[in-house]
Amino acid sequence: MQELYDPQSIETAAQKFWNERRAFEVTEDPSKPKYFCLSMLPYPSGALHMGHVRNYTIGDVISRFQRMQGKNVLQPMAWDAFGLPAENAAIARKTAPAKWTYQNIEHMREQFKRMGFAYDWSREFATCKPDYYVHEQRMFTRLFKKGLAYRKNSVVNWDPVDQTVLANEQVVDGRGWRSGAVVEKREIPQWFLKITDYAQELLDGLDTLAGWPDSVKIMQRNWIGRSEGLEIRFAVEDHEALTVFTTRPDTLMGVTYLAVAAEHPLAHAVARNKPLIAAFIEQCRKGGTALADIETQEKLGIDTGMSAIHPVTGERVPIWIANFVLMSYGTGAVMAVPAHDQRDWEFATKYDLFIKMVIVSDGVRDAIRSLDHDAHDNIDPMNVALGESAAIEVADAASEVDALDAFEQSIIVDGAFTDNGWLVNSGEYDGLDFDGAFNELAERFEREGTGRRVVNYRLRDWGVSRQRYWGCPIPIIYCPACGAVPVPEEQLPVVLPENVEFTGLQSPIKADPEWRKTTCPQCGGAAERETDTFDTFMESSWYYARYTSPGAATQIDERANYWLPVDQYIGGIEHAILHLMYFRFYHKLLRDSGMVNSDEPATNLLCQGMVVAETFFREDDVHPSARVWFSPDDVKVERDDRGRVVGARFVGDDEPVLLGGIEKMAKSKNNGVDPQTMVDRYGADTVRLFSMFAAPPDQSLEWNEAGVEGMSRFLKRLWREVRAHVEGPDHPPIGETGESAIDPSMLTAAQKTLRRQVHETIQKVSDDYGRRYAFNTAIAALMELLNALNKFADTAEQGGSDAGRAVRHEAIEALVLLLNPITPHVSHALWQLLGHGETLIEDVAWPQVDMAALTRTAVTLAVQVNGKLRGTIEVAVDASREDAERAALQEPSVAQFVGDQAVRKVIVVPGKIVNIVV
RNA sequence: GCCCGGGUGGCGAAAUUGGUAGACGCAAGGGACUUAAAAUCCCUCGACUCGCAAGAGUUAUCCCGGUUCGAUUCCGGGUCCGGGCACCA
Repeated sequence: MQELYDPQSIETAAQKFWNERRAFEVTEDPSKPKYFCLSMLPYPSGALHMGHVRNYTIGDVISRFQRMQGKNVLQPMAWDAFGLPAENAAIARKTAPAKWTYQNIEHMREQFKRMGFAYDWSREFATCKPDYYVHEQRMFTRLFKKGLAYRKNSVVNWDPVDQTVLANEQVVDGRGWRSGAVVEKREIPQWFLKITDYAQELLDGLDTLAGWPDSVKIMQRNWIGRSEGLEIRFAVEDHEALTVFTTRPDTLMGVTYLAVAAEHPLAHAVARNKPLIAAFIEQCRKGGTALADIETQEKLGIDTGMSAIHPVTGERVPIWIANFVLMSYGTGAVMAVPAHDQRDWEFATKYDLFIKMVIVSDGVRDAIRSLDHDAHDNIDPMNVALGESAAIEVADAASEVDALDAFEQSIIVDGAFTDNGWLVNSGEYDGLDFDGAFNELAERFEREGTGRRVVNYRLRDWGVSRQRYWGCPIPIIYCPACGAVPVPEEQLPVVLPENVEFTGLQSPIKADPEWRKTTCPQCGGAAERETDTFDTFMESSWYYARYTSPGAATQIDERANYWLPVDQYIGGIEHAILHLMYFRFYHKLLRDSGMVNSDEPATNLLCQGMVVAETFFREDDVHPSARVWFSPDDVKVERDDRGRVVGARFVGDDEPVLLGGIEKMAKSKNNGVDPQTMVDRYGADTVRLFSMFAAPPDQSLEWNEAGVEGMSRFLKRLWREVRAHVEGPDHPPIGETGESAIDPSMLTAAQKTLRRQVHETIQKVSDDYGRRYAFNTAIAALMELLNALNKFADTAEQGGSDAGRAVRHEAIEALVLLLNPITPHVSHALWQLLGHGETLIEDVAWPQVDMAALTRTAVTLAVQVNGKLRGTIEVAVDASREDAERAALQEPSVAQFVGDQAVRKVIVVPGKIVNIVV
């Protein structure tokens, strides 16, 4: 038996034990409730980083806890192996992306094992292997046949110097990262999956996901962006009609211009003989494709010189081209109502376009109605969105016309009035509200055939084509005669060659005419393969299902319905929208192919926060704006005598470095802490314990090595406590039947107090693990229990009593079991030390709360006078309100504050507080 | 720009349903043990004021306002920091 806690030998032994017994390999077992605990699979970037450690420790804690609840727990791991970083590494290291990827996987697998994660490694796979992606290719060809996969033109970032498509990540300040050339937008044909066919179901499904964070559901709901509105056709002079989509048809009479996207056919038509307009469209082609780029650009536009005819008034309104109108949403054309839309207002103000008010607020309407009466008294300024002065001006108006003028003036000066309200200046529609106007206009246009009710979604179809090498080939053949033809299933997979030269500019399969060359499956003529590859979100959208069916010849088999849906999914919040939307979409595709019988892939979702650390830097002597970043490992922090950080020094030269603030761990700031170093120094249990203790899982976690040392101290104290206990004499069991058993009611007060704390801790920790996911407070409670155990005084002059030793034993076993999900190695070793032999602790029953041990006789109440704490009282647990009130008023410190003032009211919250109001 | 989070001692945090703000840990200060160091153990620890002291009082959860007997918690407005924005994964 080791005298001191030695994590390295304990952890090696525990891992060997698990490995030899294949302790975490599972099969379908109908006799037990199943539990599928899934952590987002990692990209094999080279080595484990702290973000991984955190993510996978959370998953492992939940998995081990659930197993101790008697569940059949599946916790798998795999590799999201395709992606851009492999191509970048290939350029930098002059090696093939495949080779680099496989080396990383080997290394990271060993690191995972060293962390002690309870994975079923028999189910491992890498998504870059043909036996994985073949299923994805088959699914795609089936979707093609169903019409759910289609090809259309779409915009990409184009580097005009390197003659290549760039990812958004490769565009830095509007320029190509390698060439430095200004990036342009270019339209090329690409493949899409019709996720929009599932928009309504993806929206409705959110209501069934009670176990998902509200923030994620709200983000997804906004992303899907369902809106009801009208499509309205505006006749155009000398051109075909223009259809706009609007969610505010009630403002139709306020339309003073139309605006179309630069990519709109009408824009192209006008550009043909107007060089200025062509130049404007050309200008819009520059700049990034990311929405954030587009929306932060200055709002620019140009008049086409054409006019549209207003469908109700028959007035002519100008048509503009504007850079903020998106071709991909609605119809690519909007009706502009500057009085009631802030963006239209800004555009109209900038280009001096008319602003016509057609909606008034409740307050203005009321003011107008009461013009004959005392207007001032009847108007509620708060009701007028534009503020008090405008309201009073309206209220002061002598006539309706004056009142409306005043309101219109305030709009023109202050900005659009965007609330719903009441129609004015709208002819026959005057006096209607939003719903009334919507319905009457919808009926009118449907009758006239010039418009219709439409539900629009902001969600766009999923573009799955990437012009890159290291991805799954899209299984399509282009035949000059037959067009795009899917590769027949029996010819799949289309294999990506792995042993290639990679220069970085051109994809090896695009560059290789031999790879491209094939015959058309339909006509047998000469044809070419698609050389684009899939978005890597394709692989990560269905990997969870593949875990359930290792070795299946089909994508998944009947085992999937045993395991699915996932009971707990864990991953970073940065995946809240894209990955988690595609994941839900793909599950519905699997369902509609008859492969699974559930509607959603995961019932519970936990999004963990980032891992952050302090940054340290010096300004470069030559280029003062450039910063040289120092690793936290090479820096010594200096504090004043109150413990405040006042500076830091680089250990290399003992000269000062500057503090750069807390940032996400990243190579660029050199503030990453290598988990391997930490494991070597402190052991995996300590690293796991710290990453669960330092913050709740959904908040960012600040890495701090002193804190890690604190966790190490805790485990050392635990080790000593258990060792001292097992070296003591034997003791009878507690609370069990039998002659030698100890009757809990015969315990001393100190023994009862400790025992109550043990069972309160079991109750709290179980709730923290199972319901709250508050692992940090669970650990705090376990620390408190160890502190109590340490202070536990038990007739020391006799070397402790039998009953005391029994209580101590119960406490220690509870501690070891409750800690096991977080620190499984040390728990494994201590459990053996406690005489349980070579058992797998995960199969030992979770400790049960003895409700009898929780009972208290007295309770402390806080006493407030006028809401301020003035003292505390001890009362019996079953004390009545009157008793509590009496006791509170008698408490001297309270009486002093009450004095001879009259008691107006006394609030008694049983078990908590008494508040005396005087 | 849009959507979503977050802001509490010197620091990470806790307060679970509106009820004693700061549990637990780190750092810091003081002490014990030791030839010494490490390790370990004990004590103190939001700020301010009064008091020799025991103690007492005031104040404090980003800012402004509201609801309430009572607000870190609920509501309105602001501010700063972070995540996402469709080709990073």
